[in-house]
Amino acid sequence: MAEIPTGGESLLFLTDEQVRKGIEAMYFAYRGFTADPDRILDGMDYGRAHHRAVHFINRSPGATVSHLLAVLGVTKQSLNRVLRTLFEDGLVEARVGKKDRRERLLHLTEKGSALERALSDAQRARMRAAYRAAGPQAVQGFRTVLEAMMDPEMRRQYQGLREGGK
Amino acid sequence: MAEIPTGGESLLFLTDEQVRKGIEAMYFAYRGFTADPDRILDGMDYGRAHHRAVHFINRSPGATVSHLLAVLGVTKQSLNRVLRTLFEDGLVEARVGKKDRRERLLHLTEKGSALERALSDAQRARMRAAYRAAGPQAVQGFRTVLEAMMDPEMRRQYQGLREGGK
DNA sequence: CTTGGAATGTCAACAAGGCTGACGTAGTTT
DNA sequence: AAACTACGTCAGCCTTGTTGACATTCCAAG
Repeated sequence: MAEIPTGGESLLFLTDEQVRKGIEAMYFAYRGFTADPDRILDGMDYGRAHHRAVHFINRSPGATVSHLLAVLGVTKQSLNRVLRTLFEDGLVEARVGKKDRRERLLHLTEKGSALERALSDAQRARMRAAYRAAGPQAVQGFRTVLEAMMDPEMRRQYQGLREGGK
Repeated sequence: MAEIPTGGESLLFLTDEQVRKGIEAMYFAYRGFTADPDRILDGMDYGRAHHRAVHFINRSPGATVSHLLAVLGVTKQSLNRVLRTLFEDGLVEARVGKKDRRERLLHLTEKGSALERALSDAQRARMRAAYRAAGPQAVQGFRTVLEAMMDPEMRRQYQGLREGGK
């Protein structure tokens, strides 16, 4: 947190033009971000929506459908269409909750894990390359700005907090 | 390009877990990034695709359809559907090229400019807030990582280079 | 001057992945 | 027993992407 240059840069970095550049950076980078997994997916019957589901089930095994709905921010009908195919193809399995037997606890099967790994390996490779090229300092800034850009709700998801809080 | 800390941090920032965090940051932040314009748009008959078109026409007035196709990376049929409605509603006008009369040079009308301003004001407000919260140093890093994450093609678009090269 | 290719528009059909609304069925809570 | 919750599902709609096939118009080169 030292050496913030004072030569006016600290004012200039908020010009419309600077901010517009940031917006475009976000747009173009996001396309790169999704490109590699998309390429893998589109050989199969799956799409980006399946990737997301598999990613977050992997991140929190045993998560309920409701939880996944909250994280992904889609309707249950939309999520269900995706989950159904993942069940049918044996990538995800749903165990009945012990505490509350209405809940379905989602887990990846071996096959599901394999796909998840393939996808995230591809995505990580690009991210890792970008990180390496940019350096640790830049990575720190990257994460800081992204976090500040999230909706508070999403920030909570990101930080992995429980949704209780009230 | 100086003072990269050497305390092991330079190795740790590349762990799978760190990179995964970056991936999720990107995902959640992108949702915030598009949320405000989307909210404006969905009162009207327009969507994100219209936003993109209007944005890039505003950025480079007089751009041809081909140029826009290259920037947006969609098919001409897809772009055309969007452009048609923008023409019909009088947000965009196409002037016949002087040098090459096959080309349509795209421009925003007053009405189109107004929409563009409304959209980018909303989007910039969030970006600006994030920038302010994160500080100039972080912003620098943010931009650096995003740029490193782009496909080379997109990076050229981003930097506003001519596509000639060759 | 003709002809090939480039830039553009358009029709048709289709797919992914969002959405709303309406129900049904377990299972839990009060 | 009634009410609420978690989940699934049917049906239909929208946006935005895709292919493929064609038609125009115009530039540029032979």
